[in-house]
Amino acid sequence: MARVSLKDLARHLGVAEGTVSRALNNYPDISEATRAKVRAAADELGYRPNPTARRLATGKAEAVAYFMPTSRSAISTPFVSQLLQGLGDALAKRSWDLLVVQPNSAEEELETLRKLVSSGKVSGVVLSRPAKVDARIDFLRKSGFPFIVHGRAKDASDYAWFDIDSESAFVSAVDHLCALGHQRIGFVGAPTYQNFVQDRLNGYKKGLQANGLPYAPDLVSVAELTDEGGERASFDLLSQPNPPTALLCVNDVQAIGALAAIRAKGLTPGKEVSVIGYDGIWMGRHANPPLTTMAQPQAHSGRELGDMLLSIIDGGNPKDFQILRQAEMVRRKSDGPVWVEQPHVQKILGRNEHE
Amino acid sequence: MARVSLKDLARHLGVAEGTVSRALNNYPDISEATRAKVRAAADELGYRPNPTARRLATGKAEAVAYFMPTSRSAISTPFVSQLLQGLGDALAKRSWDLLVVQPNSAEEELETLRKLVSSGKVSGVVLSRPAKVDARIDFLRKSGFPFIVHGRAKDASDYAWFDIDSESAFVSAVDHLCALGHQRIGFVGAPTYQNFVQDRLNGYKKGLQANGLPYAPDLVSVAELTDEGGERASFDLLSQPNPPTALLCVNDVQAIGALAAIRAKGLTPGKEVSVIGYDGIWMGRHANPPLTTMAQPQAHSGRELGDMLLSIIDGGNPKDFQILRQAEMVRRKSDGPVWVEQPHVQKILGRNEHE
DNA sequence: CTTGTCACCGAAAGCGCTTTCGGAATAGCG
DNA sequence: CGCTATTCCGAAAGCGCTTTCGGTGACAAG
Repeated sequence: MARVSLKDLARHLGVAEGTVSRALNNYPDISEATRAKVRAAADELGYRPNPTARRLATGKAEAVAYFMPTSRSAISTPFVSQLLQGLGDALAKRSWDLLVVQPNSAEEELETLRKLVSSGKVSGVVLSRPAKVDARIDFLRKSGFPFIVHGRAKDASDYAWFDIDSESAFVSAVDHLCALGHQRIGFVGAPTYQNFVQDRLNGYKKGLQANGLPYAPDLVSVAELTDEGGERASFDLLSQPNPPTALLCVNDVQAIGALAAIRAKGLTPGKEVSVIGYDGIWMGRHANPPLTTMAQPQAHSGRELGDMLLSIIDGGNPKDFQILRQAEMVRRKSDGPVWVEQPHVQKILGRNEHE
Repeated sequence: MARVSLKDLARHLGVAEGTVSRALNNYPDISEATRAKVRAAADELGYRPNPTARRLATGKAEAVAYFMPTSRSAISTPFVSQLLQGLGDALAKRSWDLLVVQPNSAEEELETLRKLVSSGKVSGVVLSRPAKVDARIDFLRKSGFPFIVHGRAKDASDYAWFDIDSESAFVSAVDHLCALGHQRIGFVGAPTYQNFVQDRLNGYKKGLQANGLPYAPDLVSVAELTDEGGERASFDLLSQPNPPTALLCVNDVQAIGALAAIRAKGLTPGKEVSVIGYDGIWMGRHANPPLTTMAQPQAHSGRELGDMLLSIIDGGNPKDFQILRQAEMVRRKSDGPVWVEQPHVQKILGRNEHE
């Protein structure tokens, strides 16, 4: 079971170590004959190069890191698992390694990243959930170190990213609600240092404008990105003298909280008050009522992120790697025509479930 | 910004490289005076040893791997994120690295693991979701390579693991249902190659026995570990001539499917039919109705796994590291007294919500 | 003053690979 | 057949660290 080293292999073949190395690495100055011989012996003896030694000699890390988002929101982020899986797939093609690194705290975030970059342990980094202006991105951009972001910061012009166009998703959501007759649409959101929150808020505003509705600051409420947060924010909105008839939520988790708030108000979500979420989390369909949402396609985002990062490490221009995907509405039971007392009005505006 | 190497530092100090190295690594044969000098110079120049070179020289990987479970179930496993975070915390104390590796397919699982172990990239492995008899564990056990398992295989005597006692959790769940008057308790489960499924089924059986109830094979239904799976299995159970009055589900995801099945049958979950899940996933409280479940304490499982693995790598005996935690019932609205037509019976047996 | 004993450090040999450089053998050319 | 151009491989120098080994100087003991 003892590992066979390059030296062993060379001795076994009666050639120099360098020759074996070059043969295995497809150098042009090795004859086909010996290359074949070396290859044969290599997998006969089960030779596997020592990655550490290789890394030291070449100076290449053959690994990338996923930089964990600091969990400001208590919700454990289930998307991480999928993302890692995709990244792993992408890296597997070169048999590179995937490191997971996380800062001890939000304050040490930058320091951790700096250390990581200068450690030489990895040749690229992927970041998640950028802040509106994100120190990590600034640092990486300046340093010239290869990286890619899952999401976008406010200024996303000159680096690589993969994102879902949540802004236009929210525009469509507003359109949809307006088409159902809603005039007072609330936005339950979160602090906007996370850029995706800002994006969605922008979409909300644009949507209102496009439909000739005024933007009323008292219709947007801010809370944590949790179910309780969504519930609280929604409850506040609904407690106003002239409450909204529909709630657009920054994500599904909050939307599910919103449903609870509506019920707590003695109203029926999907009837008296519509709610639309964003994300397309699995649980949405089991909410009460099943949640209408803007679902983001994130099946292969990890894979795509990985491929892009590899291309950048290979020398590609980061600006050439910016992908924006569209979300898609999956309509369930939490939205409906604006509520009026006369029941016949409801028959005018249809509802359907497609999934 | 150029990295300063040990050589640079040595030259700067006018001493030999070896001296610097030993000083920094607290060798006893270095005087306090020069040790201090070296340390000072080191962090003045911002010296950070090159981990790759260090690994090569010492032969120690200073890293462990989390071996991803192959996703047989489509549900992305949200616990992975938490677990990685905990592992990362544990490793951070030594500033070791955390690798995530995944096999390309279930078939290549063993081969991937074998390669990982022999690559020298890591000095320990953590596994998740063992099968009843798990080839990965057998291999690792034989090889003597340090590892720890999140969960247990059937025979868990001679290796390290961290698990939740789901068997006794299911016993308690049965007890609970019996106390509510249920006599026909269904088990909605999954194929038992995953050992935790077997454990829970065992708990179910033991619970029945303890309560003097017969084990009826037609009351257990097997399906995938998804919501649809749970729904299908539950629907089948409820379609029997003499259907169960309560459903015990192997996990919360299936339980949520069970709720849907009950509603599809025109019945009210928590009233006509009780259901209890297992896991304590966050979404349970927003199910319709809120799900009663056996919640497992997994807050720091990653951390504990990491610490244990490190101890084993340090030479500890794996058998000394076996931790079994207890799950705890969190009662919500999906369970209740067995349904009978006379309403007064229900008042006898109480219900409450504590969370 | 000599010898032995430590405390301390320099020198050097790796760790297992890559990669440059130069030289021997062969081929191509007139 | 002599000379240059190729082809192919061996030798050796790293990569940046660790660790053993041996040696120097100081100091105590005799």
